[in-house]
Amino acid sequence: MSELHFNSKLPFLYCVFTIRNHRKNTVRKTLMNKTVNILMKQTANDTYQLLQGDLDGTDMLQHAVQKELQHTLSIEDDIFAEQLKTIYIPRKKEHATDKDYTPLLVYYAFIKEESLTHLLHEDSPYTALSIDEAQEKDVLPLHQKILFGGLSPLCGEEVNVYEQVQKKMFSSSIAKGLLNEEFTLSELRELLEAFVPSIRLNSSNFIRKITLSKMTKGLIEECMDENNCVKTSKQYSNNAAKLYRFTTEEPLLSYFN
Amino acid sequence: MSELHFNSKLPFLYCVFTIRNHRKNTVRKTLMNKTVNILMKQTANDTYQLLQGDLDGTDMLQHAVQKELQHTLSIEDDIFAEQLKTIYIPRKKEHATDKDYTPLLVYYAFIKEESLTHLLHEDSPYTALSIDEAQEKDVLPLHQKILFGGLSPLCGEEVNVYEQVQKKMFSSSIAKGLLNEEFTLSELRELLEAFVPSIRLNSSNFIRKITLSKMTKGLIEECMDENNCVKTSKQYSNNAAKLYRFTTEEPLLSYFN
DNA sequence: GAAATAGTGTCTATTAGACATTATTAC
DNA sequence: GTAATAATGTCTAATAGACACTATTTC
Repeated sequence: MSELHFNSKLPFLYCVFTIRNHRKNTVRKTLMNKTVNILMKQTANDTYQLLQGDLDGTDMLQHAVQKELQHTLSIEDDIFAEQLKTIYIPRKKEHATDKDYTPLLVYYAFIKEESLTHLLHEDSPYTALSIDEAQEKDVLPLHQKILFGGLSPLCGEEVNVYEQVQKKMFSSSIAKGLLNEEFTLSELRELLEAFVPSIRLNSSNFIRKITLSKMTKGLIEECMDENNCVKTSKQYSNNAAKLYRFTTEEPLLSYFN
Repeated sequence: MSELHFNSKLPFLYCVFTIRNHRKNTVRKTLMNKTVNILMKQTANDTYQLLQGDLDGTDMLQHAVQKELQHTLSIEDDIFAEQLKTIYIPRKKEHATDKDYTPLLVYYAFIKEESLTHLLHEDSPYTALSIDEAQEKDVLPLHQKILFGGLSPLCGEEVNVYEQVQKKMFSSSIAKGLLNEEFTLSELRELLEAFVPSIRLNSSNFIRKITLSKMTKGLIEECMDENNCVKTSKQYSNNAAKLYRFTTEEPLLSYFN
C-alpha cells in the first residue's frame, strides 16, 4: 500500500501575522491604529524568511504544527493556526538534471502582539515586517511569492497567502485569532480595516449590520456577566461599549440565496 | 535543509462527484432531475473505496494529480479538481507499538456523467453511489469519515468533504466544474438544488438575483454569438433560455460590508 | 389548447448606506 | 465644556422573497 512508502519528514511553512497597535496622538482614551505585520526570521546573509519546520509523523498534524511553532517562538499560549494549502516546490536533484518537486505545507497563524514582545528586541533574529516591507525588502523569493503570488511559473498553481487571509478575514470568523475572546465592535472593525486598508467601514452602520442583519445572525453574540447583563468595556472610550464573542458557527455566505 | 529529507511517495485521495440526470416523466421538453453521486471503486472484499494514488514528485502537483486521475479512469477530457486539505492519518508501525501518522492529500473532483459512462457498466469495479448510499453502504470507514465527518478522534481535526463541497457550491464558482461552459440559469439552479436537496430556489427570483444584484456582479456573464446577440438554448423548453458562463472573477462574499 | 420553461410585474419587508444626532463620562 | 467613542434616528435606495402573470413554442 501507498502508506508504506512514506517515511520522510514533511516540511511546512508558517506565515505568522500579527497586529501592531499604535496609540493615536491624543491625551484621552482612544482606539488604536492597527497595522498588519508578518513575522520573519533574518538569516546570516541578511535575507528575511518565513518560519519553517519539519514533521516526522509522530503526532497528529494540527497538534504537531502548533507545538512546533510554540517551541520555535518560545510561546506557551495557544496559537491560532490553519492550513492553507500543500504545494510542490521545485528542487534540484543533486545527481540528475531534471527538476523534481518536494511538498510543502503552507500554514498561516495569528499571534497577538503581546505574545511576541519577547522576540522583537534589538538583537533578535526575528522581525515583524509590515506588508509593504515584506513586499519590498530582501525576502527569500519563494517565500515572497507564497505570500503575495507569482508561484505559478515555478509550481503550476498559485498561492497568495496575504490575499487569502484578507478574504477569509471578511468571510469567516478567523478574526477571533487576533482578538481577545471578548471584544468590542470597534476592535473588530479596526482589525478588518487594518487587513484591507483601502476599506472604510462606517462605524455606525457596522454596528447595526453585525448586530441586526439576518446574514450575520449567529456569527457573534453578546457576552453576559453572572447577573445576565451584557458585559461592557471602557478601554477605548468613556462611553462603555458592549463586549461580543464569536460563536462556533459561521453562517453560510452565498451568491445564490 | 529539510527539503533533502523528503524522498517518499505522497499518497492522495480523490472524492469524485458527478451528477446523474434523470428525465422527468413527461413527453415534452423538460428540465432534468439531478442527483449527486460519488465515484467509488469496489474492492475484492466488497468494500467501497474512494480513488487513491501516489505522487513521486516528478511533476507539478496540480498537473500530476489531474493526470493520475485521467489515467486511472481512462478519461481524456480536462478534469475539474481542487485540493481541500492535507491530513495525517494513523498507521500502525510494523516494528513498534506507538502510533504514527502518514500524510494524505485530499482532493475533490467533478466529472460529468457523460465522461463516466464507459466506467459504469455492469462488471466494472467502479460505481457511482448516491449520497445516501455512500453513508449507508459498506464504505471503507476512513473514507466515509473523510467524506462525511468523524475523523477527529483519529486525526485530531475534522474533514467533511461533502459539506465543504456543498458550501463551496454556493459561495464560489466551482459549479462550473459540473456545467458546460455555457449553461442556462435553470441548469445552474438545479445543480445547486441537487447538492442541497433541502433548499428550494424560486426560479423567478433566482434569475433576477443572479442577473441584477450587486453581490453577484461579475460572477457570470451572458454568452454572445458572432453578431453580438445573446446566445440561447431550447434544450429544456420551447421558450429559449439565455446562455451564461462563469467569468474568472469571484466577487467577495463578506459578513462585514 | 396544453404543457413546459423563461422571464417580467408587483408588492412588501428587510437591508444597505449616508449622515445627523444623542449618550456617556473622565478630564 | 471638551474630547472621544458608542450607539440610535432618519431617510433613501437597493435587495429579498412571495406570488401572479405574460411570453414562447412545439405538439
